[in-house]
Amino acid sequence: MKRDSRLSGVLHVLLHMAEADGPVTSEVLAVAMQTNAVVIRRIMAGLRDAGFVRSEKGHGGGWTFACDPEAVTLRDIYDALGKPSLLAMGNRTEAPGCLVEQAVNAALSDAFAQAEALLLGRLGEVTLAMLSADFHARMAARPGTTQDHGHEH
Amino acid sequence: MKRDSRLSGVLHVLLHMAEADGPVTSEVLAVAMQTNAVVIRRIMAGLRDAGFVRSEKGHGGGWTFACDPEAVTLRDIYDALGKPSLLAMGNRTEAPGCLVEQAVNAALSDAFAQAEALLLGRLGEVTLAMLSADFHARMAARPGTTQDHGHEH
DNA sequence: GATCACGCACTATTTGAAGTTACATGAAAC
DNA sequence: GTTTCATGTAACTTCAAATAGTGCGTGATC
Repeated sequence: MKRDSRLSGVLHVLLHMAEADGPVTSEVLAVAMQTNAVVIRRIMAGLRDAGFVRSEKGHGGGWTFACDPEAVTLRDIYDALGKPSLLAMGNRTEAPGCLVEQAVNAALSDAFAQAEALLLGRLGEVTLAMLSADFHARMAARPGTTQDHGHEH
Repeated sequence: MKRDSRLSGVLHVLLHMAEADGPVTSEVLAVAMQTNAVVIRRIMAGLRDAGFVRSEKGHGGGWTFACDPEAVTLRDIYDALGKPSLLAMGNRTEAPGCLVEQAVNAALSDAFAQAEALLLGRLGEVTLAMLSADFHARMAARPGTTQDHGHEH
């Protein structure tokens, strides 16, 4: 089962933007993420609609931050991505009337729901500012790194 | 992102077997699960290797229980399936040397690990016997149902 | 020895994500 | 104003992973 790395990816993009002075184009972000500009636009659309970032057209355009990093949590970002399913396993639903299936699903759903709630809670405790601070700490700890992002893409 | 229903499915199969007197063939289970006999054999292979079920060839052959339902938990079944990933989201690993990526991954990995641990703990608390008891309770509560499995596949 | 059932390797199909192209819209530069 | 740059979207095209299916081998029962 393949894992979705959109959340991870979008956070990567956001940290990039946070470091930049002005707007960053989809093209530039795409290179950093080793993907296509259209993919970046697609993934950012939700964040734009949610008001976390802004996009500008034309010369000098691109993506800019539009929120207070202290106030936005990873949970908010997750929501803006469309709340993709967190769990890789789910219930069978092919025989809803089957009592065996009902018994199985009841047992699993409980555990699944609890794990999901825990995960969402944790995501809600981490702000973008904390992530950014962690990144800066790592950069400071790394010898011989200058003012760039420490990237080796 | 599509969800894996193997655990749910295999539990369904096990409850079926628990109700049956003698061996149940892959063919019969496949019909109940609306799938192919080979799929059943594949999914059961892990359980057989783990010693939870036994398979017999030839006339009157098929699958039989080989464990104490009181002693086997959903966690054990999960393990026997090869411990497929529980979470639908994962870390990006395309730029392992990137400090931004490291910061992001560190933040997410923590939360992911906790949720996974919680889920595994819950699965470890439920035995096959409990599942079976729940099924019987549901059947008793259903009016007009006889001794069959209450299936409407 | 004929039939039945599992075991396994191999092939085929499906499905969903990711990448690409194409074109429209809007903003700044010239 | 027209040229250039950048986003917004809608197709369309790969591409890879998961699932399903086929064929044949092995062993057990009738």
